[in-house]
Amino acid sequence: MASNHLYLVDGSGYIFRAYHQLPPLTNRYGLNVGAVYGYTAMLWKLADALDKADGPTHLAVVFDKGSHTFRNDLYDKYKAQRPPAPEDLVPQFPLFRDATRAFSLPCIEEAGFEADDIIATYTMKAIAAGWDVTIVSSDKDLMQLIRPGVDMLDTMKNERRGADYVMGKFGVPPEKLGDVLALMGDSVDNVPGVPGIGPKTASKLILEYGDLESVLAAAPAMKPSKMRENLIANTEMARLSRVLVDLHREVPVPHALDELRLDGIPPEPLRAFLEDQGFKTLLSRLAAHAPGKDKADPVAGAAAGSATPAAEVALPDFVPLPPIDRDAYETVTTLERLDAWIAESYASGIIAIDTETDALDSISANLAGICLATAPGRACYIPVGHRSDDGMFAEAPVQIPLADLVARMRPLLADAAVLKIGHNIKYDLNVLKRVGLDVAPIDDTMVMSFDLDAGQSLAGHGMDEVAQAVLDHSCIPFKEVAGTGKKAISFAQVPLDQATRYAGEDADVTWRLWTRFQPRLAREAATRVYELVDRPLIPVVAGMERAGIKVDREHLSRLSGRFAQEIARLEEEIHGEAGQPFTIGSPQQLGAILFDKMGLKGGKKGKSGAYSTDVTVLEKLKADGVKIAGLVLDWRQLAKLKSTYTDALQAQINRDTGRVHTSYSLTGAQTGRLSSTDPNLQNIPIRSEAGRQIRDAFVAEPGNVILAADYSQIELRLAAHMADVPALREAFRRGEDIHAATAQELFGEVNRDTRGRAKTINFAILYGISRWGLASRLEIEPDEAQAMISRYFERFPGISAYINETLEKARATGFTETLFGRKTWFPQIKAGVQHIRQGAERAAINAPIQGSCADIIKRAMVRMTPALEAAGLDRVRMLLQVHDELVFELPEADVEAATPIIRAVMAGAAEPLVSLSVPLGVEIGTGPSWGAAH
DNA sequence: CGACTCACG
DNA sequence: GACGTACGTGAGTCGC
Repeated sequence: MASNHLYLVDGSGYIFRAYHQLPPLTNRYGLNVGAVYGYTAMLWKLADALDKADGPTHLAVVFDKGSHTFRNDLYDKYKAQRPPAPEDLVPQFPLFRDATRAFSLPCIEEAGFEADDIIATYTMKAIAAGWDVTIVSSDKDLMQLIRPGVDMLDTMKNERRGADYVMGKFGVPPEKLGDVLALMGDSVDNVPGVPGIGPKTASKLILEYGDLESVLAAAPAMKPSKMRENLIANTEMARLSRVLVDLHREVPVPHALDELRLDGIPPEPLRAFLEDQGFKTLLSRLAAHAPGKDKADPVAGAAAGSATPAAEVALPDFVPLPPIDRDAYETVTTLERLDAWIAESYASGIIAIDTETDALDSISANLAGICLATAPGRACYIPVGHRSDDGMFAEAPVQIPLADLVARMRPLLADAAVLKIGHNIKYDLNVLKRVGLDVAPIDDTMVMSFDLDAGQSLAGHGMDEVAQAVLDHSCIPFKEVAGTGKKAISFAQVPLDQATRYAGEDADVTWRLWTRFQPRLAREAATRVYELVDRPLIPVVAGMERAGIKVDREHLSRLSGRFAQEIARLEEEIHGEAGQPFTIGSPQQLGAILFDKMGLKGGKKGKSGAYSTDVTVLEKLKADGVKIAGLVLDWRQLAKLKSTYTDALQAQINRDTGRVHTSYSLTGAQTGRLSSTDPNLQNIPIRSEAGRQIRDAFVAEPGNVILAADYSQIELRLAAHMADVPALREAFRRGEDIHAATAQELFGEVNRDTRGRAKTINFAILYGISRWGLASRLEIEPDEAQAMISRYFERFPGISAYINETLEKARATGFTETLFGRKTWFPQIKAGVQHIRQGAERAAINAPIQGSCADIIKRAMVRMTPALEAAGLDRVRMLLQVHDELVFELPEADVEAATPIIRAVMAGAAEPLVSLSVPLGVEIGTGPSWGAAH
């Protein structure tokens, strides 16, 4: 049987060629249709090749749809300088689709993707099926796809092109073409490339060093030249270009390969179309014989008049998925079956992976088993660490030895051609790293969900919730397999059949989620933030979690003891003032003592009807000379520090590493910030002296120091940039004290009082101000506060414009965006209840600023280790992130060399995607402890 | 498990 | 006309 041969026609390429080659021609509606005629003639010519030996058995015509694709998200200047389509071509666009359908050929387009990506996707599918492919185009980007079984056809020059053609034209084989294109750039598409490097130099460099990354790595060692300088200065641009020229090979295409089968071209509806457009020459040719047939086809002819047009390509949002069947998953306990699954994984090229462990934190958990899914519905569970059911007497189940599993999985997990998808894969990365396995490349459906839907009705982005929302599927609750409360067992004790059902479902669901999220990223313009910010961050944060930070237990213990003494003393004094003992930590009891028993003024608050006893209330009482209020404040501070920090932190020190390993969530904060748990290392005290001492417990190993690098005033700087406030911008450029500058602008003089007020107002602006909020902070009347706000807006008109535009956009679209395109949704922005709506408005004003800040520090984190390593500083470890601060541990001897690099990476983190009109200031300090580094 | 309080940016 | 007000987090304690 002759093998199948798929022809993929670059319809957009055809259109432009047709336009430039044919004279104007008008149809009976007065519409210029010269290009349509040319296009139709070209299709005819192609169809005439149908019966040839190497002609198509299957064919599709592929178009670009819209001008915005995921590449614009990656680089906003992509194709930006391309002139708009000629005026007389635009009205012809719909007719090209009509013409294609007239030939009864499927025409395919997909929002968010270019025709090239769809062609690449079908090409890969056809190769996998063992088909031959011919790409009908002369586009150089598509030449990357050429390989045995895949060639290109230039119908204008009537020339078939294979690997030799690419070698001849670019000097490299097709698989290296992407690297060459990335270096040389493309002025038509505005792919930046590296200045001064054209096709010749690019191919020479790639031939010499092998690939782009190797060229970039070798650049510093090249002999001094303009080229070397350009390579070093444009490393990021080159990497970005590499991504831009790469073809997306996993577009969710609407038709299976088989649906593209070609069975001759029926005369209808082609005849009707030609007639309608008045293409008489072609009509007369049709009368002689239909294209693609030497003579008229009697069967096709018989169907004339009743032929249905080619499948209308209404693109389904969903590739249909088989139902979930938990009984279909396999338990793998032999090396033969393991090898079979590994082979299947390579063949698939995309696998979902999920590790099961005996604990919740990825740093101390032991591996119980690994689950792989190679396709929706196709999953296996490989137990390695399961114990007996009772954990003691019964025999442990037969399992593959861990060492064998690790050895066989290592090449697969590290293979660049196999994508590993996880839901919160950071966890799996850490668990697997601890048994010696590196995993790359990765995708994370939890992060994808977050980048698409942050702020939407979902409370979180955990697997169970996302599966419910996206797949309408209820996952087995973990409790159901592991039990709950005292009777809970670890996953390592779960019987294998149950474990397989549970783990298999997780990996299966992950694969399915990926099929839903992957196309949405491009369509919904989330590619930029996912690919350039969050996805590359995952392994970086995983590394920080594994690194942990050393904590001096004795120091904490001493503090605990000191706090305990002071707390006991205060307790006695408070009870004495109250005239009776009571639980000071109970707001209820404290309220009763203060306001009922002692009869102090301070009213009720809150819907619970309980007295409020928070700091603001107690501070007021204290100011009125109420002694007990001040004592309770002191007690509260110490009790908080002791229980939350000095006591709890000691318990968090890992016995193996002697360090504290937090867990960061990439999806916890709606604005895009990270959050930190178990323990939270983003709220370690610093503001009070007693609290500050706790930071001194975070120390460096002997011979090392802690280095803390802070962005100074980054949110205000971004506000000045985003709202375009010249006065603030200039003040930052001149390096002035920004709150003092604001005070000068608002009050005409700078002193302690006006600077303090200005600082409060500056923050109020970032948070979405209200006159009442500002009034209570400044302890003035709302009218006065309103006057100050008005003055602020008057002086900085960009701010009020920014607020209005942000709110209008949020109301119109439902979301706000950061400088890097991160979306946060605000479903409550149109709420009928005023205070709910206003709350959403304030959050919407803040989100772009807070979120842009988060994007910037994330980009700094992604680049930090490579930048340090490039300078030979591989002993510098990045340990913590606290929103605008990065904490490192490094040998004392490296401080001098590392400091300027850390500063440069942080200050330049927005570039080249975003150029800020305000400089980013970075303050760096070092010392034996975190406290001393500030 | 929710309310309250408070630690951080 | 009253309400209750700054944005984003996580954790410990109390008390139902």
